[in-house]
Amino acid sequence: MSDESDSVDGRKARGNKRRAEIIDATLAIVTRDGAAGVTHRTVAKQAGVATSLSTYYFATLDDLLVAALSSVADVYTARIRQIIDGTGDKLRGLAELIAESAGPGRERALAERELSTLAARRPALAPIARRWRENVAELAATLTDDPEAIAALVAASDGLCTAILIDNAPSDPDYVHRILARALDAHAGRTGPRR
Amino acid sequence: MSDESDSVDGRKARGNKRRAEIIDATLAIVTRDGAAGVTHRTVAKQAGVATSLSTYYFATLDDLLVAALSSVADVYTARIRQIIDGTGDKLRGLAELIAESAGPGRERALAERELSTLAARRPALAPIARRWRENVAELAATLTDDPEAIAALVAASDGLCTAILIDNAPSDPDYVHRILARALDAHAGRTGPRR
DNA sequence: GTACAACTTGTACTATCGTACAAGTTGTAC
DNA sequence: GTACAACTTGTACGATAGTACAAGTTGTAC
Repeated sequence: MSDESDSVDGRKARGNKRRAEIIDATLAIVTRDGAAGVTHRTVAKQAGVATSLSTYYFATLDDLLVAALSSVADVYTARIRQIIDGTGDKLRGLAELIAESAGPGRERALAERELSTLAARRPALAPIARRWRENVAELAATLTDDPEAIAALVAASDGLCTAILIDNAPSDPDYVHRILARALDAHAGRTGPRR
Repeated sequence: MSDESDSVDGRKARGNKRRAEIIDATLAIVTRDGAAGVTHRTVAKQAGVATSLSTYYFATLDDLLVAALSSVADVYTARIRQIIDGTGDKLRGLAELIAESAGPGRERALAERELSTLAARRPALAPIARRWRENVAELAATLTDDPEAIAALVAASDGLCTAILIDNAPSDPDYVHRILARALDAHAGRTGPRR
């Protein structure tokens, strides 16, 4: 009863590894061909396993998409939490995170958006897709108490990501930071810096 | 040589009408089942015509999706132009347009977002998907000269639409208007109202 | 009315999908 | 070593996809 869920090299561990490999393969497919390209066959081929193995771990395609979106969301959640718990400028950290969507993080951000859009139609995906916005809101809540300022920052963050991903908008962190600061510090009567 | 492209009841007219019907059917499918549900067969069934007719007017599925996105974009372009050319409060008009995404315009807005996301991967769709943002930017340009304020307003508009569509955020026009005004009128030193 | 092009349909071919299922392999417990 | 559960594979079935194509219908020009 000592090793319940994480025996170092049991069958469970091997199974979890396979599971993770299949999820990674799914994200690779979403990145390359879009969510529409995700099938048990394409995923299995990408992962280098038999088609049946994908159905063994994920009975339905929805299960697979939910797991994939969860995986992406987890990464972003960890990044934002790192910013929140860190000592640096939180708004600047968010700006840099958003600006990454134009560079190395572009593919992952695109996959996240693709899966999020899918969430509008698949209830199982909705709560996971909500996490990104909730995370940004939580970060914003450490900078202001004004609910509208929080909503404005969330909207600005999302819109900036869209602009960068779809419109190839400029992604200079300083530029992004200024737009975000604008949403946060409107002429609501207050002038001094927060926190 | 009098009636070149718009003879009142010629074969061309009938063809254009059929073409429009198929596009409408496509939008209905995107609204109901998402872009992934668009096939020549489903569209033809929705339109009440033979499957082959869809392929007759739109040789490939991409052609059909491009036409559908164009159709949606045209509607929004006309609405925004109406606001720009009108005499009312432009920012308020935009806020009301965005707030519509929660009500009667939800399906159309969802279809537009779905097709826009698709645009990230299909070059033919990209310039059309860009139109919505360009239209908002044009509206913003009538309210301010600050490029960053314009970018902020565009981002806020897009983010608010996402919040309403994906997150079921509140869609009170007054609320939307305040968020938009916040993005536009930041603490750039100016205080008075515009225009 | 006759011819032609535009329009419309039904049918069929090939490919791929989700899924099921029986069989084989492997690691662990006793 | 023996049994069992987890893992992995190959194969196959029914459904549906894009597409092609020959045939039929209709409106317009002469």
